[in-house]
Amino acid sequence: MDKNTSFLIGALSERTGCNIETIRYYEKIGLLPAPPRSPGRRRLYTDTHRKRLTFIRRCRQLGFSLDEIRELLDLVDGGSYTCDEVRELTLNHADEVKRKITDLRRMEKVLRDITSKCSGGRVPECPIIEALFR
Amino acid sequence: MDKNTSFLIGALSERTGCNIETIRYYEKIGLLPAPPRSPGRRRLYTDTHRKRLTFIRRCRQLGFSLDEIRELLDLVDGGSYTCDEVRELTLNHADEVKRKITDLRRMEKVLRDITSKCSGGRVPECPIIEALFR
DNA sequence: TATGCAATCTGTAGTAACTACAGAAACAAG
DNA sequence: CTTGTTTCTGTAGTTACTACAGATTGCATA
Repeated sequence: MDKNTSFLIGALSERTGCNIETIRYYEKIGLLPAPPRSPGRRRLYTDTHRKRLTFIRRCRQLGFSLDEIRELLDLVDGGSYTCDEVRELTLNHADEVKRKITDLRRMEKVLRDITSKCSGGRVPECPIIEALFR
Repeated sequence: MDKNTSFLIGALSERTGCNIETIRYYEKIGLLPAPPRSPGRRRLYTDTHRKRLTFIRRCRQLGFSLDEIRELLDLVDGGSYTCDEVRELTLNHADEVKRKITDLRRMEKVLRDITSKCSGGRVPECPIIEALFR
Protein backbone atom coordinates (compact mmCIF):
# COMPACT_ATOMS: atom_id res chain seq x y z
CA MET A 1 0.00 0.00 0.00
CA ASP A 2 3.08 2.18 0.37
CA LYS A 3 3.67 4.73 -2.35
CA ASN A 4 7.20 3.40 -2.93
CA THR A 5 6.70 -0.32 -2.64
CA SER A 6 7.07 -2.02 -5.97
CA PHE A 7 5.84 -5.37 -7.20
CA LEU A 8 6.10 -7.62 -10.22
CA ILE A 9 3.70 -8.06 -13.07
CA GLY A 10 2.16 -11.17 -11.51
CA ALA A 11 1.18 -9.22 -8.43
CA LEU A 12 -0.25 -6.41 -10.53
CA SER A 13 -2.21 -8.97 -12.45
CA GLU A 14 -3.68 -10.42 -9.25
CA ARG A 15 -4.48 -7.06 -7.75
CA THR A 16 -6.31 -5.81 -10.79
CA GLY A 17 -7.76 -8.99 -12.23
CA CYS A 18 -6.11 -8.11 -15.51
CA ASN A 19 -4.08 -10.84 -17.05
CA ILE A 20 -0.37 -10.55 -17.64
CA GLU A 21 -0.41 -10.59 -21.43
CA THR A 22 -3.03 -7.86 -21.39
CA ILE A 23 -0.91 -5.69 -19.09
CA ARG A 24 2.04 -5.96 -21.46
CA TYR A 25 -0.34 -5.27 -24.32
CA TYR A 26 -1.58 -2.07 -22.67
CA GLU A 27 2.02 -1.00 -22.25
CA LYS A 28 2.77 -1.73 -25.88
CA ILE A 29 -0.12 0.38 -27.14
CA GLY A 30 0.77 3.17 -24.73
CA LEU A 31 -2.15 3.04 -22.33
CA LEU A 32 -0.02 2.02 -19.40
CA PRO A 33 3.38 3.75 -19.00
CA ALA A 34 6.44 1.51 -19.20
CA PRO A 35 7.52 0.97 -15.59
CA PRO A 36 11.13 0.92 -14.36
CA ARG A 37 12.89 -2.44 -14.44
CA SER A 38 14.75 -4.55 -11.91
CA PRO A 39 18.42 -5.46 -12.58
CA GLY A 40 17.06 -8.60 -14.22
CA ARG A 41 14.76 -6.54 -16.50
CA ARG A 42 11.56 -7.39 -14.69
CA ARG A 43 8.90 -4.71 -14.67
CA LEU A 44 8.54 -2.97 -11.32
CA TYR A 45 5.12 -1.51 -10.70
CA THR A 46 3.89 0.79 -7.98
CA ASP A 47 0.49 1.73 -6.71
CA THR A 48 0.30 4.46 -9.32
CA HIS A 49 0.32 1.85 -12.04
CA ARG A 50 -2.20 -0.23 -10.17
CA LYS A 51 -4.57 2.72 -10.01
CA ARG A 52 -4.18 3.53 -13.65
CA LEU A 53 -4.76 -0.06 -14.66
CA THR A 54 -7.78 -0.24 -12.37
CA PHE A 55 -9.12 2.81 -14.11
CA ILE A 56 -8.61 1.22 -17.51
CA ARG A 57 -10.21 -2.04 -16.41
CA ARG A 58 -13.17 -0.32 -14.88
CA CYS A 59 -13.73 1.71 -18.01
CA ARG A 60 -13.55 -1.47 -20.08
CA GLN A 61 -16.15 -3.07 -17.84
CA LEU A 62 -18.29 -0.02 -18.39
CA GLY A 63 -17.99 -0.63 -22.08
CA PHE A 64 -15.58 2.13 -23.09
CA SER A 65 -13.37 1.28 -26.03
CA LEU A 66 -9.62 1.56 -25.63
CA ASP A 67 -9.73 4.69 -27.77
CA GLU A 68 -12.30 6.29 -25.52
CA ILE A 69 -10.19 5.37 -22.51
CA ARG A 70 -7.18 6.87 -24.21
CA GLU A 71 -9.19 10.09 -24.60
CA LEU A 72 -10.07 10.08 -20.93
CA LEU A 73 -6.49 9.39 -19.90
CA ASP A 74 -5.22 12.13 -22.18
CA LEU A 75 -7.59 14.52 -20.48
CA VAL A 76 -6.31 13.38 -17.11
CA ASP A 77 -2.66 13.42 -18.12
CA GLY A 78 -3.01 16.81 -19.73
CA GLY A 79 -4.09 18.01 -16.30
CA SER A 80 -6.18 20.70 -17.96
CA TYR A 81 -9.28 18.65 -18.62
CA THR A 82 -12.69 20.16 -18.14
CA CYS A 83 -15.19 18.40 -16.02
CA ASP A 84 -17.62 19.11 -18.84
CA GLU A 85 -15.54 17.20 -21.33
CA VAL A 86 -15.40 14.12 -19.18
CA ARG A 87 -19.06 14.50 -18.37
CA GLU A 88 -19.98 14.61 -22.05
CA LEU A 89 -17.90 11.56 -22.87
CA THR A 90 -19.51 9.69 -20.01
CA LEU A 91 -23.05 10.74 -20.78
CA ASN A 92 -22.67 9.85 -24.44
CA HIS A 93 -21.56 6.51 -23.27
CA ALA A 94 -24.50 6.08 -20.96
CA ASP A 95 -26.83 6.72 -23.88
CA GLU A 96 -25.07 4.10 -25.92
CA VAL A 97 -25.44 1.63 -23.10
CA LYS A 98 -29.13 2.44 -22.94
CA ARG A 99 -29.53 1.66 -26.62
CA LYS A 100 -27.77 -1.65 -26.16
CA ILE A 101 -30.10 -2.57 -23.33
CA THR A 102 -33.13 -1.81 -25.50
CA ASP A 103 -31.80 -4.03 -28.27
CA LEU A 104 -31.00 -6.86 -25.92
CA ARG A 105 -34.40 -6.70 -24.32
CA ARG A 106 -36.05 -7.04 -27.71
CA MET A 107 -33.68 -9.87 -28.45
CA GLU A 108 -34.52 -11.68 -25.23
CA LYS A 109 -38.23 -11.32 -25.85
CA VAL A 110 -37.93 -12.90 -29.28
CA LEU A 111 -35.90 -15.78 -27.90
CA ARG A 112 -38.41 -16.47 -25.13
CA ASP A 113 -41.38 -16.09 -27.46
CA ILE A 114 -39.82 -18.48 -29.89
CA THR A 115 -39.03 -21.18 -27.36
CA SER A 116 -42.47 -20.91 -25.84
CA LYS A 117 -43.89 -21.94 -29.20
CA CYS A 118 -41.77 -25.06 -29.26
CA SER A 119 -43.39 -28.16 -27.90
CA GLY A 120 -40.08 -29.85 -27.32
CA GLY A 121 -40.68 -33.02 -29.29
CA ARG A 122 -38.71 -34.62 -32.08
CA VAL A 123 -40.36 -32.97 -35.04
CA PRO A 124 -38.73 -31.90 -38.26
CA GLU A 125 -40.69 -28.63 -38.34
CA CYS A 126 -39.29 -26.83 -35.33
CA PRO A 127 -41.08 -23.51 -34.87
CA ILE A 128 -37.87 -21.88 -33.72
CA ILE A 129 -36.19 -22.56 -37.02
CA GLU A 130 -39.31 -21.58 -38.92
CA ALA A 131 -39.57 -18.30 -37.08
CA LEU A 132 -36.00 -17.37 -37.72
CA PHE A 133 -36.12 -18.12 -41.43
CA ARG A 134 -39.08 -15.87 -42.09
CA MET B 1 -40.40 -13.70 -55.24
CA ASP B 2 -40.40 -16.58 -57.72
CA LYS B 3 -38.55 -19.69 -56.69
CA ASN B 4 -36.48 -19.63 -59.87
CA THR B 5 -35.75 -15.93 -60.26
CA SER B 6 -32.14 -15.16 -59.61
CA PHE B 7 -30.43 -11.93 -58.68
CA LEU B 8 -26.97 -10.53 -58.14
CA ILE B 9 -25.07 -10.02 -54.94
CA GLY B 10 -26.01 -6.33 -54.77
CA ALA B 11 -29.69 -7.21 -54.75
CA LEU B 12 -29.15 -9.85 -52.10
CA SER B 13 -27.30 -7.28 -50.07
CA GLU B 14 -30.19 -4.84 -50.32
CA ARG B 15 -32.82 -7.42 -49.55
CA THR B 16 -31.07 -8.68 -46.44
CA GLY B 17 -29.33 -5.58 -45.20
CA CYS B 18 -26.12 -7.56 -45.19
CA ASN B 19 -23.23 -5.92 -46.91
CA ILE B 20 -21.57 -7.42 -49.96
CA GLU B 21 -18.19 -8.16 -48.42
CA THR B 22 -19.91 -9.92 -45.57
CA ILE B 23 -21.93 -12.10 -47.96
CA ARG B 24 -18.75 -13.21 -49.70
CA TYR B 25 -17.17 -13.73 -46.30
CA TYR B 26 -20.03 -16.01 -45.22
CA GLU B 27 -19.55 -17.99 -48.40
CA LYS B 28 -15.84 -18.28 -47.78
CA ILE B 29 -16.31 -19.66 -44.29
CA GLY B 30 -19.00 -22.03 -45.47
CA LEU B 31 -22.09 -20.54 -43.85
CA LEU B 32 -23.69 -19.62 -47.13
CA PRO B 33 -23.44 -22.14 -49.99
CA ALA B 34 -21.58 -21.00 -53.11
CA PRO B 35 -24.28 -20.06 -55.62
CA PRO B 36 -24.16 -20.82 -59.34
CA ARG B 37 -22.51 -18.24 -61.56
CA SER B 38 -23.53 -16.27 -64.64
CA PRO B 39 -21.46 -16.62 -67.85
CA GLY B 40 -19.51 -13.61 -66.58
CA ARG B 41 -18.84 -15.35 -63.23
CA ARG B 42 -21.25 -13.23 -61.22
CA ARG B 43 -22.93 -14.98 -58.32
CA LEU B 44 -26.56 -15.80 -58.99
CA TYR B 45 -28.70 -16.03 -55.89
CA THR B 46 -32.24 -17.25 -55.43
CA ASP B 47 -34.78 -16.86 -52.69
CA THR B 48 -33.33 -19.91 -50.95
CA HIS B 49 -30.10 -18.04 -50.41
CA ARG B 50 -31.99 -14.96 -49.31
CA LYS B 51 -33.81 -16.98 -46.66
CA ARG B 52 -30.67 -18.61 -45.40
CA LEU B 53 -28.87 -15.30 -45.18
CA THR B 54 -31.86 -13.76 -43.44
CA PHE B 55 -31.68 -16.54 -40.91
CA ILE B 56 -27.98 -15.92 -40.36
CA ARG B 57 -28.49 -12.17 -40.01
CA ARG B 58 -31.37 -12.54 -37.63
CA CYS B 59 -29.36 -14.92 -35.48
CA ARG B 60 -26.49 -12.44 -35.46
CA GLN B 61 -28.84 -9.69 -34.37
CA LEU B 62 -29.99 -11.99 -31.61
CA GLY B 63 -26.40 -12.30 -30.54
CA PHE B 64 -25.56 -15.79 -31.73
CA SER B 65 -21.95 -16.31 -32.69
CA LEU B 66 -21.15 -17.62 -36.14
CA ASP B 67 -20.24 -20.94 -34.55
CA GLU B 68 -23.60 -21.18 -32.84
CA ILE B 69 -25.30 -20.35 -36.11
CA ARG B 70 -23.25 -23.01 -37.81
CA GLU B 71 -24.56 -25.47 -35.21
CA LEU B 72 -28.14 -24.42 -35.89
CA LEU B 73 -27.67 -24.66 -39.64
CA ASP B 74 -26.07 -28.08 -39.31
CA LEU B 75 -29.10 -29.21 -37.36
CA VAL B 76 -31.34 -27.84 -40.08
CA ASP B 77 -29.25 -29.22 -42.93
CA GLY B 78 -28.95 -32.58 -41.26
CA GLY B 79 -32.74 -32.65 -41.35
CA SER B 80 -32.74 -34.85 -38.26
CA TYR B 81 -32.59 -32.15 -35.63
CA THR B 82 -34.59 -32.40 -32.47
CA CYS B 83 -36.77 -29.55 -31.44
CA ASP B 84 -35.24 -30.02 -27.99
CA GLU B 85 -31.75 -29.42 -29.27
CA VAL B 86 -32.70 -26.17 -30.93
CA ARG B 87 -34.72 -25.19 -27.90
CA GLU B 88 -31.78 -25.74 -25.60
CA LEU B 89 -29.43 -23.74 -27.80
CA THR B 90 -31.95 -20.93 -27.90
CA LEU B 91 -32.74 -20.93 -24.20
CA ASN B 92 -29.09 -20.96 -23.26
CA HIS B 93 -28.74 -17.98 -25.41
CA ALA B 94 -31.67 -16.19 -23.86
CA ASP B 95 -30.03 -16.61 -20.47
CA GLU B 96 -26.82 -15.15 -21.77
CA VAL B 97 -28.72 -12.18 -23.13
CA LYS B 98 -30.34 -11.73 -19.75
CA ARG B 99 -26.93 -11.62 -18.09
CA LYS B 100 -25.75 -9.03 -20.56
CA ILE B 101 -28.77 -6.87 -19.81
CA THR B 102 -28.06 -7.07 -16.09
CA ASP B 103 -24.45 -6.02 -16.61
CA LEU B 104 -25.39 -3.15 -18.86
CA ARG B 105 -27.99 -1.90 -16.43
CA ARG B 106 -25.42 -1.80 -13.65
CA MET B 107 -23.08 -0.10 -16.04
CA GLU B 108 -25.62 2.53 -16.96
CA LYS B 109 -26.43 3.24 -13.33
CA VAL B 110 -22.77 3.81 -12.53
CA LEU B 111 -22.39 6.14 -15.46
CA ARG B 112 -25.45 8.19 -14.49
CA ASP B 113 -24.49 8.25 -10.82
CA ILE B 114 -21.06 9.42 -11.70
CA THR B 115 -22.17 12.21 -13.97
CA SER B 116 -24.76 13.38 -11.47
CA LYS B 117 -21.91 14.06 -9.05
CA CYS B 118 -20.16 16.28 -11.52
CA SER B 119 -20.90 19.96 -11.19
CA GLY B 120 -19.77 20.63 -14.72
CA GLY B 121 -17.19 23.31 -14.03
CA ARG B 122 -13.55 23.55 -14.98
CA VAL B 123 -11.99 21.86 -11.99
CA PRO B 124 -8.97 19.63 -11.93
CA GLU B 125 -10.62 17.23 -9.50
CA CYS B 126 -13.40 15.82 -11.61
CA PRO B 127 -15.46 13.40 -9.54
CA ILE B 128 -15.95 11.15 -12.55
CA ILE B 129 -12.26 10.55 -12.86
CA GLU B 130 -11.89 10.19 -9.10
CA ALA B 131 -14.65 7.63 -9.00
CA LEU B 132 -13.17 5.54 -11.73
CA PHE B 133 -9.68 5.51 -10.28
CA ARG B 134 -10.79 4.23 -6.90
C1' DT C 1 27.00 -25.14 -4.57
C1' DA C 2 24.10 -27.38 -7.72
C1' DT C 3 19.57 -27.99 -9.41
C1' DG C 4 15.04 -27.68 -10.15
C1' DC C 5 11.08 -25.02 -10.93
C1' DA C 6 8.08 -21.06 -11.19
C1' DA C 7 7.78 -16.45 -12.95
C1' DT C 8 9.06 -13.37 -16.31
C1' DC C 9 11.05 -11.80 -20.67
C1' DT C 10 10.54 -10.73 -26.03
C1' DG C 11 8.47 -11.51 -30.16
C1' DT C 12 5.32 -13.50 -33.17
C1' DA C 13 1.05 -15.56 -34.57
C1' DG C 14 -3.75 -16.59 -33.84
C1' DT C 15 -8.73 -15.26 -32.70
C1' DA C 16 -13.74 -13.31 -34.22
C1' DA C 17 -16.27 -11.10 -37.43
C1' DC C 18 -15.91 -8.38 -40.28
C1' DT C 19 -14.27 -4.02 -43.33
C1' DA C 20 -11.42 -1.87 -46.74
C1' DC C 21 -8.90 -1.71 -50.41
C1' DA C 22 -6.41 -2.65 -55.21
C1' DG C 23 -6.62 -3.90 -59.79
C1' DA C 24 -9.15 -6.42 -63.24
C1' DA C 25 -13.22 -7.78 -65.71
C1' DA C 26 -18.21 -7.41 -66.90
C1' DC C 27 -22.23 -5.11 -68.05
C1' DA C 28 -25.77 -1.29 -68.92
C1' DA C 29 -26.80 3.35 -70.73
C1' DG C 30 -26.11 7.12 -73.78
C1' DC D 1 -17.65 3.41 -78.23
C1' DT D 2 -17.02 5.53 -74.06
C1' DT D 3 -18.30 6.11 -69.41
C1' DG D 4 -19.81 4.66 -65.08
C1' DT D 5 -21.37 1.25 -62.01
C1' DT D 6 -21.14 -3.39 -60.30
C1' DT D 7 -18.83 -7.34 -59.42
C1' DC D 8 -14.72 -10.20 -59.23
C1' DT D 9 -10.43 -12.12 -56.49
C1' DG D 10 -7.18 -11.68 -53.18
C1' DT D 11 -4.90 -9.51 -49.57
C1' DA D 12 -4.39 -6.61 -45.59
C1' DG D 13 -6.31 -4.04 -41.74
C1' DT D 14 -9.35 -3.65 -37.54
C1' DT D 15 -10.20 -4.35 -32.09
C1' DA D 16 -8.88 -6.20 -27.97
C1' DC D 17 -6.94 -9.53 -26.67
C1' DT D 18 -4.91 -14.59 -26.05
C1' DA D 19 -1.52 -18.12 -26.88
C1' DC D 20 2.43 -19.76 -27.73
C1' DA D 21 7.95 -20.56 -28.17
C1' DG D 22 12.28 -20.24 -26.46
C1' DA D 23 15.30 -17.72 -23.41
C1' DT D 24 16.30 -15.68 -18.72
C1' DT D 25 15.91 -14.79 -13.95
C1' DG D 26 15.39 -15.67 -9.31
C1' DC D 27 14.14 -18.29 -5.37
C1' DA D 28 14.18 -22.51 -2.58
C1' DT D 29 15.82 -26.74 -1.50
C1' DA D 30 19.14 -31.03 -1.48
